Amino acid sequence: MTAPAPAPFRAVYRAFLGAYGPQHWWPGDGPFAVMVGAVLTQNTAWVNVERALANLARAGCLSAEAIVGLPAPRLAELLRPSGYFNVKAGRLQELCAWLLARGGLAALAALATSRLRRELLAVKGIGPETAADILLFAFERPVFVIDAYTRRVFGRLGLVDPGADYEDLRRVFESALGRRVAVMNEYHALIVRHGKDVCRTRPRCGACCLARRRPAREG
DNA sequence: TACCAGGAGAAAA
DNA sequence: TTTTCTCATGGT
Repeated sequence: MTAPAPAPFRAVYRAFLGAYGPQHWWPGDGPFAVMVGAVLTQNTAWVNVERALANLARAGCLSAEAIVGLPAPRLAELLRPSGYFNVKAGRLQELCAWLLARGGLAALAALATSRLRRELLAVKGIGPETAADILLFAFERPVFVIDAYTRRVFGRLGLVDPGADYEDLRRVFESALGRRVAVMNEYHALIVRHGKDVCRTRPRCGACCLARRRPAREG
């Protein structure tokens, strides 16, 4: 896939930031809580993830050691509000077991991004989007997160093929935005915000009206 | 009542 | 290799 011009991607970013302001995703939660949240938010509304995170915190189980040490049914019970609780209990324990086996967060932070990404993807339950979430928001690596909103919004804008391979889409955004972690962080959050506020409630919103110079016509 | 949410893996075709 | 199914709670 040839790299498109970066200007439209930057224009959309400016438009969304102007419309919605900074989204403050995962501010100051710490890398471990971000990793846990990245698993719990799989196909789940964030408000429900927060309930499960609060359960873990109340139970004193917001650490890799505690999560690995919990019986799976007990962990699942704490995760219940986030949905898919049996599945996520297993995934969380896999992730935490890997984290401990690799020597903890500091050891992982010393790895090159490509290596860290490969290892994350080898953990059962960590797919490309969750790995990207963890790399960007927990380890502050310049890895763009592609999700369903990204495909929908930028597909409507005609900037990408919404059915394109995940890696191809990721490279398109990364080449357009440069290696700026703060921009990638904010951009992903803004895309989600726009997708929720506009594209979902107004399926024919005019191909993401905020990003267009002129309103798109219906049809 | 039906649909959606900050996906991923297994099974089936 | 690609598509479909399953996992599940909570809000709208």
